[in-house]
Amino acid sequence: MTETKQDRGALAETRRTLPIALLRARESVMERFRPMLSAHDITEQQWRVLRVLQEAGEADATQLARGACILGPSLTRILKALEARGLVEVRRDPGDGRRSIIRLTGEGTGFIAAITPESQEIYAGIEARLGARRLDDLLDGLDDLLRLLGDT
Amino acid sequence: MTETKQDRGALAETRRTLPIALLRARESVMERFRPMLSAHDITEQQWRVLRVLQEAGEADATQLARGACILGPSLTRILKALEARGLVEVRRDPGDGRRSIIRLTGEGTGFIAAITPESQEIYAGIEARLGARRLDDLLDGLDDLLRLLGDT
DNA sequence: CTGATTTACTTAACATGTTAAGTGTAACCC
DNA sequence: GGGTTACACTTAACATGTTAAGTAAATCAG
Repeated sequence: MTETKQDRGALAETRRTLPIALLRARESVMERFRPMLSAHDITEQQWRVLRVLQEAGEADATQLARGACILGPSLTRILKALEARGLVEVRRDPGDGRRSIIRLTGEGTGFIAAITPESQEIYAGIEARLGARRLDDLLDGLDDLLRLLGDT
Repeated sequence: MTETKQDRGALAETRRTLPIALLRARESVMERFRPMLSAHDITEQQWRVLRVLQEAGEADATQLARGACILGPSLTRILKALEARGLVEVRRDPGDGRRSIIRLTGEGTGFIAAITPESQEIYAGIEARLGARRLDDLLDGLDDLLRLLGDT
């Protein structure tokens, strides 16, 4: 009988494993966003921070790190860069001196507004290739994964 | 009427966008592998390189970079580290002096063999939580994404 | 055969990922 | 209130991501 699955004792074919499949999928998506991001002289991670801030209104560093999927030390550096550029504003939480509260400046809000149309267009292009149904199913599958692996 | 989709002119909710959803999904998967990798004092990327080499037998740097989803400059550094550790062997292609040919040493093969059982166990744990069906569907969806976005 | 181009990889420079250790503030305990 | 513990970052150190420039070998044009 033909062995349709992997051999016992061997690892699965690399392209058919979650870590690599997720990485390659993400690469193929980001390829389409990178030209736009670099044209606006902003990194992928900085953009994520701005997007989360826009969505949250304001947030402390911990919330921001979770939302943008960035570790604390990276966030510290990113916020310095964004603050130096005048896109965000960082202040101490008056009620808890350990906490930083971050929010977009007016300039930051304008920056996002200027990029949003291009971003939407790129995303629409991806959706057009995949089809709305397939895209939704994929997002659902990723959501399930997160939920079932206990994304504490 | 209630607005179930996004507002026109606004970006989608961050957790419901491919770049962030893929990133978060991958993070939740890698969380489970990292303790094992760090216990063997190897990075995620180094492990990918070794796995691809095992699968390919031998490869030049370009093939290896593509297979492991690593950019050239990173690969140069990673190969230096793996070679210094005696896990891989790099030699010039006798037929084309520009090309490097990389393969596992005996020690490298042994190293992989030693880790494989743990890796399989972790992957089995993930599959158990997701269910084989859902995992397969997800991998198919990711594969479709890659194909439809033209992963040249 | 020679000069221009292409290919394969390497270096360099800066941003981020990742872990461990450090700093300052808040909460808890007695 | 003083000491301990927990929390929220921040620094430090090293590995990788990412782009641009550099180097050397192969290929191509004429």
